[in-house]
Amino acid sequence: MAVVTAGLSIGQVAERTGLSVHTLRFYEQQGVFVSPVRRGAAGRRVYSQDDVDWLNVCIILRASGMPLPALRRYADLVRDGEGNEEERLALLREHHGRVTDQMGRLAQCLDLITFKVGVYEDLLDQGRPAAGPDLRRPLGGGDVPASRPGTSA
Amino acid sequence: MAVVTAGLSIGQVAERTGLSVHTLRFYEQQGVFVSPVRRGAAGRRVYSQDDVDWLNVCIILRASGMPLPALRRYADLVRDGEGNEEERLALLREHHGRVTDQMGRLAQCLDLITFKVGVYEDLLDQGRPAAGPDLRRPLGGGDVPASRPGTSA
DNA sequence: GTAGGAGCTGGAGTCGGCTCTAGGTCAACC
DNA sequence: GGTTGACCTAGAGCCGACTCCAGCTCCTAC
Repeated sequence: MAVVTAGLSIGQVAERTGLSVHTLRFYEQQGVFVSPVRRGAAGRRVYSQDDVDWLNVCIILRASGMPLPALRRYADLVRDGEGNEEERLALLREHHGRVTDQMGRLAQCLDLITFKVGVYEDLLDQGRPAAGPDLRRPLGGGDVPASRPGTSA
Repeated sequence: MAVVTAGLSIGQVAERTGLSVHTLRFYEQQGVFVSPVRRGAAGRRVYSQDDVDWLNVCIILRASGMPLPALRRYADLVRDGEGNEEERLALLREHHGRVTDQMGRLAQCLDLITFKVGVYEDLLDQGRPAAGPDLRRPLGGGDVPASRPGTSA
């Protein structure tokens, strides 16, 4: 743990973050880094462990749906240093709320999917039993190829 | 409940699904509907309640991250009628797994975000106490503007 | 001294999923 | 009979987030 790595190449950072070198350059260009990435010989990027730590935070935030502009905003605040902690907190709380909402929505979706899986399992287990009435709930059912009641005929 | 709606215009369907008319036409073009959308006078689309029901399923599946091609595949299977229930089940199970995974990932992300929110709350509550040591965990911390240990100097 | 590999830049391309535009039909109302 | 409003088609455009390309510079090793 906590290997003292003093100066990582873009390739090394790509390897240990799972991001591509393209993405690393792209993120830099998008202002996602807290401090400008240092340059070494021949203008090559030199990353610190702090950069990697920050990237790992970014990866989590991205994975939870935070858009790059918000990430940049957060990086801006951190870069500006002390005094804007309320704003950072607000940003994080807002994101927290969005993620919570998203999880709620996903849980609902999962309910339907689970239900449908159950319907098909029953249907296959028991050589299709009640493949009509019971299945025609608002969102639950074994998906019939559309009976087309059409013009009330 | 269960209003007997025999023939809905695209505008009505848009209204009651929350999808835009653009999206409805787009979905049709993408083969997302189980049966071809009927046409009425002057070639206008006429939707049935079944179509709306199906769209509501689609909305759930999309909201849980199912890509349009998968949705089309599912619609294809339903359209083909009986005999491919195993395949539909497989598709649903696969999606179920992906959604579950996604929820797990989101929960992890939420842990970090919750932790960070807590850190900032403490920091603001108590006029920044231990703003250094305790915060420097792999992914947990109050985000310092990078101390740049750099070349081990 | 040259081949290979990693890195650099600016800019173009891709992909998924919409979203909009242009130009037109049609029915209803004033 | 002119306007409005909802609808039609084909196709272009947009957005976010990468991803790739061309053409270049280095360094290292043979």
